[in-house]
Amino acid sequence: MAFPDLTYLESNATLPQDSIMEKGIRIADLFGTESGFVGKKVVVQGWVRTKRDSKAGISFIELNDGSCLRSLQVIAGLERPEYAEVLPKITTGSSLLVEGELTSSPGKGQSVELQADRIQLYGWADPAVYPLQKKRHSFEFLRQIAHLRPRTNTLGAAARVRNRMSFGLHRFFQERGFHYINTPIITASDCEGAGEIFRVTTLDPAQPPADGNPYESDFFARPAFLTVSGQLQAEIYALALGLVYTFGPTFRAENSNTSRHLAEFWMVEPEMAFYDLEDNLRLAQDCIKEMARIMLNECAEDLEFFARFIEPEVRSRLETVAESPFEIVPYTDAVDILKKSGEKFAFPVEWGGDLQAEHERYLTEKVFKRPVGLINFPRSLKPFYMRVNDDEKTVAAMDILVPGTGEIIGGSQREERLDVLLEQMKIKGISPDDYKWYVELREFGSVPHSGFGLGLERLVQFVTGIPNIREVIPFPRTPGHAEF
RNA sequence: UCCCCGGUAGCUCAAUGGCAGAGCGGGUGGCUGUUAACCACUAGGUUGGCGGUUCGAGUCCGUCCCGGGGAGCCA
Repeated sequence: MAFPDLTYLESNATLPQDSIMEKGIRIADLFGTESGFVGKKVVVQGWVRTKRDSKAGISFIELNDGSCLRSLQVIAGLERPEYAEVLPKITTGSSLLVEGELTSSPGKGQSVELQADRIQLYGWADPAVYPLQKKRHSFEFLRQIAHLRPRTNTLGAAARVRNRMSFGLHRFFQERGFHYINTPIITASDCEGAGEIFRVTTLDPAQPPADGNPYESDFFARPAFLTVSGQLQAEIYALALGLVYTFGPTFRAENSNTSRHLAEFWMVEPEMAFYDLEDNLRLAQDCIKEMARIMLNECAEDLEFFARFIEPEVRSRLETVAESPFEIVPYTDAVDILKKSGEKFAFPVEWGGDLQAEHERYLTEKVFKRPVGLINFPRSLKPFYMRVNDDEKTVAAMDILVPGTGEIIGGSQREERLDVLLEQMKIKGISPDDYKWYVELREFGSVPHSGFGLGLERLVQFVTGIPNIREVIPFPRTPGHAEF
């Protein structure tokens, strides 16, 4: 047994024969360099999507290993006596190793196929109870079998695209000199977002401390929560390393049941020293454009699938985003445009009020037909940390809206002036004592800085056209749902 | 949390208050370089739960549970 790349202790020098896995080639690599493998003997491993039997001569097995959307057609000649036992057990969902020669295919639908010399069944799947069929399932049904749904075309493609987007985001920021910072999951900052937050405690709710301050006996000796954003901590490192980003899970305990919200989601949050709102907008635009290009260029096969079966518009939207500059619209102008549009909205538009989802969609999908960066919102609508503009009525906030998905980015230039920050905290009813460290950043070497948050799941929804956010995260957490 | 729609076979869905159905999937047999394969036969049901109206309820009423869409919150 030779493992030139591994060193074992003497006692483990020989492993049992059956612990040695054969390493097959990924089906994506077979298709990626088709001509190079034709006529060669290869080993593949994967799961059976379908099998079509020809009692007269051969069986056709569609084998998928998840490396790409396409399955490999395996040809099993029935003349081999050893197949008599294994072929009947090859059912949809079962797992196989197949060895054979890759040949060009005489049939329609695929350029190459594998002539099986040897078939090894890893695990059988009982067709009477295996839930995935050779047909289209509803997303609602697939959510109930989240342990099997990545074996479907749509969910598998979504997982691959999510991976490319995650990697693409890291690459985008790393190429620009950003440092990846891990901000805490558990935090004691409880009022940064107005929304509901998850409590972190080791106390037993069935047996709370009898009296006194319950937190004294709790793990952190104070109230603690799951983070709703890494921004405030990212600012600390931006004011030391210049360009930083966080990329991690985020938690919101809102009782919101929509196709765009999760209780646990992933967010990338860049934070940049010496960036004003315009720099911030430029970076956000470059980032979204780069993600659109990655989808178009590096996920072509999965994109083709989404365009065909999920959302016909997805490709043209991506091309528009990749090519055209974003429309930057001050909030005040947006209100004017909406008021003069003559469009009948369910909610009236008034300066000082939040724009409704219908207003945002109208702007990005009807008026401008491309991504829109809304900036300079009324001060009263936005959190304390956003920088107050010279008019003292608005803050240097920005929301990026994209056609089809709506808000995908929220960000701002941060308030770096100590006196203005303290005034903002007072207006918003936030105690500087609870944010002593945040205030001190303005006392010691404060600089102008900016940042934004980009929701990974919203991004994946945007580039795939998948309508419900619960399909673009492997294990969705929503009110009443934490299975798997 | 609010508004709307829905819950019937493993899945996707039909069924004027009057016999519980189809397609797909499963099983059996047949046929074929097949590819959403095809043909025949066959098994498969507490119509989400509870209560009510009625001679009779999948259908009407009440209530609860679950799911979806929209809204709000936001990523």
